[in-house]
Amino acid sequence: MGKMRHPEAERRLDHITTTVKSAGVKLTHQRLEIFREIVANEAHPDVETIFRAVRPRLPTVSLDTVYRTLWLLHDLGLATTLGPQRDGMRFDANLSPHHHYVCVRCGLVRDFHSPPLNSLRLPEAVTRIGSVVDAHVEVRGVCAQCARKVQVSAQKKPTRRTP
Amino acid sequence: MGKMRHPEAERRLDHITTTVKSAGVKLTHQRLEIFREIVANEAHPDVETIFRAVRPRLPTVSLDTVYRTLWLLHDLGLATTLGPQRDGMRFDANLSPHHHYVCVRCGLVRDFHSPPLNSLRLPEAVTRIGSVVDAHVEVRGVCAQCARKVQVSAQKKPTRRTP
DNA sequence: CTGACTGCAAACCCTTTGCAGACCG
DNA sequence: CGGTCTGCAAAGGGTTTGCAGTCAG
Repeated sequence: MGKMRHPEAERRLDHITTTVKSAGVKLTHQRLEIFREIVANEAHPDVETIFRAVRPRLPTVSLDTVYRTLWLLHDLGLATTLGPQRDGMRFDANLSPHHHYVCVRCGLVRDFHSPPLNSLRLPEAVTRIGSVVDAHVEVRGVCAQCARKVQVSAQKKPTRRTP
Repeated sequence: MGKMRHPEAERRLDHITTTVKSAGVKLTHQRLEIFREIVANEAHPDVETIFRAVRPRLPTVSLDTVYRTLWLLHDLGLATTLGPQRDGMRFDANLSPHHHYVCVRCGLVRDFHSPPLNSLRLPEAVTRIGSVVDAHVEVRGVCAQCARKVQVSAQKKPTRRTP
């Protein structure tokens, strides 16, 4: 990993370094290696895995630097978090086919229905990854309630625990 | 909430109680109320929210009972967890349109591409929930590697932290 | 009645934060 | 050189577990 064999990954790395520098953020050795790792990986490994992957090249790197670097990317709009973010675990007891709307600000998840979306044609590549138990659409956006709040508070320091 | 006004919710509650009883699991007051709450809610509230919602009817219920009840539903195949499960937070630094395959056993997330899926027609109901920043397909299944392991180990006690 | 279940509290683990020294620009 | 960044360690918050009393069947 991190060898930059794929021109696609190299292009993404360029975009990241350019954006980071033009944001007036320092491009440290640690950050560069973490960037390399995350663009080289089509899976989206959890933080611990990224940490272990860069360790050989950054023997003294700490886990919190990995977290901080990933959130930095997030704050610059260069990365998103996967799944309903933070707060707590969520369960879905709705067994019938349905889809999810996820608010990226408050983590709200709402079901919506759409028969045409219930039978999506998946590319053959998917079956090579594994079996398919379910396929649904996940829409990300800002819910009406949060949109209202944004208008009011205009802007505030994003203190990490509330993207 | 929990008033069973919707016949749909009532039907789902019936299915849950039936399945739970036929599994030889005791149907306690606490469990029943938690079931009521989760089928009555089209959003998928986090555990804390469910806890607060049932508290008026179950003044002494504890948070861990809510957790245990939700995992019970999960183990009986009556509920799924939302998003890439447990382990750690995951970030996605891929800015181009793509979709996700999530392994329900190991939490692996892999990107896949499919131009037809990049421009899905969303129902009008979605825009009433909030703005749309992104819409992608999330496929859930068991990845090839986990499928191999399952064949080997046949079955083992699901100790919670490894669904 | 009896085994399963709940509530409590402590343990666990992932994530974040405060601070002093290190380093980029 | 100065302000930012890192590493360390400790705090923080969500989730799970062990145990003794309680309750459904």
